[in-house]
Amino acid sequence: MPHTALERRRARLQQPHCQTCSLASLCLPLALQLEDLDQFDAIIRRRAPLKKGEMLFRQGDAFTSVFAVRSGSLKQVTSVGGEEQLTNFYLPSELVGLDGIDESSYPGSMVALETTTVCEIPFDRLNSLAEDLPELRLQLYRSMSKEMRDDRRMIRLLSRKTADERLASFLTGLSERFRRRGYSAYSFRLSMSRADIGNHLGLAVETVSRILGRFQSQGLVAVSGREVNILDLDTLAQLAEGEGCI
Amino acid sequence: MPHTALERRRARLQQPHCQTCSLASLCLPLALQLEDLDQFDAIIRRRAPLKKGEMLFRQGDAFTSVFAVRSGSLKQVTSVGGEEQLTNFYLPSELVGLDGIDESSYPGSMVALETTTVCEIPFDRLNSLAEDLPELRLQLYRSMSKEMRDDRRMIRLLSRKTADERLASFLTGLSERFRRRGYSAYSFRLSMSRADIGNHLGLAVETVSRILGRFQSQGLVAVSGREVNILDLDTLAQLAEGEGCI
DNA sequence: CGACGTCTTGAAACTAATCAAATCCTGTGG
DNA sequence: CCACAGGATTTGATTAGTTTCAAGACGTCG
Repeated sequence: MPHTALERRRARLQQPHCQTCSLASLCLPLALQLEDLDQFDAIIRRRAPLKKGEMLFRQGDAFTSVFAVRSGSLKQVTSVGGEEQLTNFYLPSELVGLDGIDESSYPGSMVALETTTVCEIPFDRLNSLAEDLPELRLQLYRSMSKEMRDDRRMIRLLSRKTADERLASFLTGLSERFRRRGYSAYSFRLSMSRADIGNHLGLAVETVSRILGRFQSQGLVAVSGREVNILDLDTLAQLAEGEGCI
Repeated sequence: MPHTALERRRARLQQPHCQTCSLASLCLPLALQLEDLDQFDAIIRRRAPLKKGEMLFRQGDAFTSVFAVRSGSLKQVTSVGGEEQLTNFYLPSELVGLDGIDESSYPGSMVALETTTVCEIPFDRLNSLAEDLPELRLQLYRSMSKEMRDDRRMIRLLSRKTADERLASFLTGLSERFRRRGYSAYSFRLSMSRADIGNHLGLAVETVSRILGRFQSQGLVAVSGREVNILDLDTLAQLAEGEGCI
């Protein structure tokens, strides 16, 4: 327990708050006024960081909260009949757990891909706050709607795209998400293994590896382990949209 | 304009209302009390039935409303770069248009597969009503959450299942949806073409046709044109879950 | 330094797509 | 009511893209 004013201030500064969070403009409180932000911030529970491989929640756990990613990254893994399906990756500012509302349990486990911190937002409190704050309610709808859109994009990818197009999509998608979060769109580190990528894109590990190799020999990217440099984003984006044959 | 009391009453009875709708227990007003139901009913706009092939809305149209299917069925078609992707089919009591909230435009066209009637629910009015009716708000979250879950199931289907498993999944899924709506789980008519099914499942038309034929010769179903009789739901369900090889 | 997990590469096998053509419906007009 | 046109569906043969199996290279963490 801090005793002096200085110590209290220091503790307060260390304790993260939406008001000082660099992701606030991308996150759920996006549309809130400063005075509403305080209310929102008050319901957030901070969590100890998750280590690589640790789970935020397990498939089937009772749904109690949604979570905003602060740093690091997560994968959602749904296990059905022994097989595991990786349905999504989540980066900072993204909201996870929303698909648990319907059946009041989480439909998949959420696993940290690296050291990861999250803000926990108890859903009942979020819901009552949403009653009073129309902007928050709308933003919550938007988050869900956006996730539905992303899922549809994924469905299109899986049902129509070739392996090359899938990998190109994956890389350009990540690039865009990093860019929007203020990181380089051209140079980043993959926090997930080739196996994770393959699982997510519906491809065998070997195929992922081969195609990444091919992209490299075509001068589209430079890959070294998990470090990625995108050399020709335009061509990659064309490929991703199935315009490789024009 | 009706003149007599009798005519007015007749008109009122013909005009559909949530209070008398047989789908109310599956639809958005699911959780509402009778007095709240009136409020909800008041914001609904009835629509002239759509004929087969007509569109409820087009891809890119401004998002204004969500719609509940009353009778018939719809398909959602997203067109990207000339190619069309059929992302979902919708049956009575299901809610369509929710994925338009995020970018305030519909991400795909909604096309009637047969003569179809819908209830239009203007979103701004739904949203303000949801402010006052916690049950409605929760049901709205649930609808979206459920759609996310369904999309994830679809992702799993496309990324891990063989053509046989996909068809089996499709048939058992339809069967279950019909059952829950009070229709036969074993005998129904497909409102969509083989091409639609193929597009939805990420398969070529020929593959759909072939596998349906194979299922028939295996005694799993009896198919005649678009009429389907499910003869062995258990085996079909096992197949759908990838347990065909046990 | 060595062991284990991750990643890459090669060859063979298989699934489903594509191409091609016949047959079956469905709605329409004579 | 029947014939016909056009689309929808089925069936067959071939081909292409990915997976699977197998094995070796790389990296990294004790």
